[in-house]
This record gives sequence, C-alpha cells and structure tokens, in this order.
Amino acid sequence: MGATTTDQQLDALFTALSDRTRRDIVARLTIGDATVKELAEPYAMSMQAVSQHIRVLERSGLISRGRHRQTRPCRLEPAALESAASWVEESRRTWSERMDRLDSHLARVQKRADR
Amino acid sequence: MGATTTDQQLDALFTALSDRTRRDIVARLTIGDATVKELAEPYAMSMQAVSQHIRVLERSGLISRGRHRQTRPCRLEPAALESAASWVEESRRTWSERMDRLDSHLARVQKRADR
DNA sequence: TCCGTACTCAAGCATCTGCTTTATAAAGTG
DNA sequence: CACTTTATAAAGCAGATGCTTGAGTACGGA
Repeated sequence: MGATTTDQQLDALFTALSDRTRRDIVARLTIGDATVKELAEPYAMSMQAVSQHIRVLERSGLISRGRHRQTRPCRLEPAALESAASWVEESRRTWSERMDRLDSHLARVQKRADR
Repeated sequence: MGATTTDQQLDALFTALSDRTRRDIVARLTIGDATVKELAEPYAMSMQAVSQHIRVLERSGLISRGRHRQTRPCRLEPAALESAASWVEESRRTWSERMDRLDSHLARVQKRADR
C-alpha cells in the first residue's frame, strides 16, 4: 500500500508526463500496445524523435518493451501511473484534512460567537 | 466534472511537479500557507532560486499568492492538483477498461476450450 | 544474397532550466 | 531620515532537453 516511490522515480515520472507528445503516447498505449512506427505515424517529427520520447517513457517506468519480429512493441505499465497518482492524492488528502480541521475550528469559533 | 484542462496547462503542471524542490514546496503548502523566506529556509540554495521555483508553481496554477506586510504568502490551489490527478486517472481508467474487456474475452475463449 | 522494414546510435544545434551573483524595490523599524 | 527585512529583476553560465540528419544494426522476404 504505502507506495514508496523515490524522489528520482517521481522526477522521471513527472518529467515524462510534462511533454504533450509523451502524454499522447501514453494515452495511445492505454488503448493497446503499439510499435514505434505506429506511435510515430501521427506526428510530423521523425521516427528517431519519437524513439527518443519512448526512451524517456521507458526510463520513467511508464512503459516497457518487448520484441516481436523486427519490431519493439511498447506496453503501458500502469504501476508507474499509480505512483504518480499516489503522490498527487497524498497531497490532496493532506490539504483536505487541513481544510476539515480549519472548518471545524471555524465552526467552533462561530458557535462561541453565536452565544 | 469533465475537467477540460488544456495541453499547455498540463505541460506547466507536470513540469512544475517534475522537480523535487517544487514537489517539496507543494507538500509543505498542503500543511499551511507560507512566505518565500519560510519556504527557502530548509534549502541550501539562495532565496532567489526558491523564488524562481515559486514562480514556476504559480504559472502552473498550483499556487497563488497574496500580500501581507512585506511578505508574499503562498497558498496551494488544489484545483490544479485535481487537473493533474484527472489526467492520470483518465489514463488509468481507459487502461483498466481495456484489461476488463481482455479478461472477459479470455474468459469466453477459456469457456469454449473447456467444452 | 540483395533489399526493404523497423529501429537504434551518434553528433550537432537551438532552446530551456536551475542555479548563481549583483542590483533594485517595497514595506516596516530605529 | 538611515537601516533592515522580504522579495523580485536581470544577467550569466553549465548542463539538460527536443529536435535534426546521417550512419549503422537486426530481422525477414524474394
């Protein structure tokens, strides 16, 4: 449960997600595995450029790769996506707990004022 | 509900979160508002450097700033955190739907094989 | 074996980032 | 008023990032 993700992993993860092309690729891979060529198709940039994006995604742990004939199919690794989600959720949780405490504090203050 | 976050907003958001110092600052701000000086305290780097990190966070929408005496207190803006969470959750959802379909497909295939 | 397909490697280049230092501004305090 | 505190602005710099082109590698087909 306690997702122990290192700071370096989070660096790599959020860096990977900070580029539109890479987010597109991740979104594409949620639908199904794909080769570099297939992933490169929609873009004006060279396949080499897409290959480099894929490497960034691979290093972040967001995708893994296999081998099939002469292709290197890409597959999404949802565990990495979970790590990113966990960090964000933890922050949201802490913040909302603080807000809850603030609310109840204000309620108490209000109650006193009402008397 | 349909969090319509632009690609540029997501770029800024994930870029902001891709740095450990900035993630630390966000985590610190979940606990409570703070001034630049307070946020800079734990770090070896100059206050100017922290001020620049804060600007990145502000541009991403993750924090907002007020004025109080000669300080510029920073406050977390959880809506931005939600935008980031939404993007990740959307990907996770699509992926798991695909997995569900795959599972039920495999179940059907298995059933046929059992006969 | 020669050829095409799918990809990676490597070098180059413009731009962006994360920091520094110096200088400046704005708001209290003596 | 001078002086301190808090913060921003601007310039400079090393290193990272996102692309390019050109060259290679690995696999399969005729």
